[in-house]
Amino acid sequence: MQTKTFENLPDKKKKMIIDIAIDEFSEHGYKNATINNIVKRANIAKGSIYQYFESKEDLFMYILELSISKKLKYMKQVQLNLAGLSFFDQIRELCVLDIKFSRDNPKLEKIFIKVLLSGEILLKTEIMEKISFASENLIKALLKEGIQKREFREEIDIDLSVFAINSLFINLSNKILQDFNGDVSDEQIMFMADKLLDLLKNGLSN
Amino acid sequence: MQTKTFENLPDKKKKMIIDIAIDEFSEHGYKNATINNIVKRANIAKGSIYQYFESKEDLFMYILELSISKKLKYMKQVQLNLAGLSFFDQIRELCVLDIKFSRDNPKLEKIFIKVLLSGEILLKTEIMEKISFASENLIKALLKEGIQKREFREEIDIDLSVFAINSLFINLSNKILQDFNGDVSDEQIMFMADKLLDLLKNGLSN
DNA sequence: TCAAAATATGACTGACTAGTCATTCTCACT
DNA sequence: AGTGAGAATGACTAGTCAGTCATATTTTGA
Repeated sequence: MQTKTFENLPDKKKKMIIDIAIDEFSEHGYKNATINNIVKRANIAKGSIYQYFESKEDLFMYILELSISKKLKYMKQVQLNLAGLSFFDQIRELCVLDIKFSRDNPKLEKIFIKVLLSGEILLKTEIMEKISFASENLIKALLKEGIQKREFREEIDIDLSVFAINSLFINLSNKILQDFNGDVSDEQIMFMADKLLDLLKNGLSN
Repeated sequence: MQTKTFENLPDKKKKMIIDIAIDEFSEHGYKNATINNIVKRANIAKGSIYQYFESKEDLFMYILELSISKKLKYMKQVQLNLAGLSFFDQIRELCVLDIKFSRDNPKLEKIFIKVLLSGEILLKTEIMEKISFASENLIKALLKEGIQKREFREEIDIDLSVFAINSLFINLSNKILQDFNGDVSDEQIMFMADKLLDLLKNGLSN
């Protein structure tokens, strides 16, 4: 837990430290990021960071929770707009939002990806599961709704479909992050989401 | 490059060192793996490993190239069997093989994944591109062939389709690696590949 | 104005790292 | 048995790291 001392800091200084920590962790991941780099870049004494946080792990968890709650908040904004739409339109909305988030918060997305695939965080993985399950569970709920409304073929497998949709979202976000480096318009994003949705909906065969 | 001294080692000792290095790198990735751990586990002096390899990076590249050539060899065995099959049957073969490789070589797969997503390897990335492009290019070639044979709808997007297929393969292999921990039969693999192929072929909608 | 509390500091510690090298060992060949 | 080349060794160097703590500075409240 961050200390009272940190909470009492002027907002500007607090934000600076948070931003620099995000930079460092998103570039190097948890283990290879260093407190030395952070304090040097922030122009504060090494001892100070230990007045603000118990440990490197504590600082990282603070940043991680901050990032997760930002993403969850971001994703929640749509959940309301989904009512009434068909499954495929709902999924398109989700896809677009996912990509936009990673475009607008590339550093946070990098942190997520590093945590998810490095496995280096023996740290509280529950926190990370929160965000991956949130996405999976939402897709699953929408899918089940779609089944009841008979929007799909009979044969489809729920779990595999959820897995496929989720994988494609994450990978597409990540690919766009790498290929376009943030320089991608809303129109381009919608165009790509449309194509992906077409594939999911109709498949490849004629 | 590994030294002549290493090449001269008895096969058993060579294999032991390779296996232990694979263990260490697959568990910790390149940067967080340590030479100290490797020599301790292998019960050899620290100086010895530097008689065998120029540096930690050199040892890692040796292991990485070994792993890549093993996978390429493995994947090549099918390419011959693909002739004559329809696109979807070809892709099913590929999918099954991909999953089988990661089941039978989980440590190598872990090394690949860590290299691909850590970005920590400023090292010769060309080598790694070899393996990811190999897979993408093969899928693309098969897809183009399928287009000529008019196996698909007119509207499909080649690059997006290649991306989607490739993502799904990698993610499914990885998921199975995590969920089943190697304890998955050929029948189960074929069952899952079938379901994935059905989704890719026919899509979700009715 | 002054003392006490809160905050900031950076030299330091101990643990770890990759890599070195003078020395010792091993063994094939004479 | 003696020699010399190849191989093995582990204490050592120089560097990095997270984390500490005695000291110094700043802020607060009376």
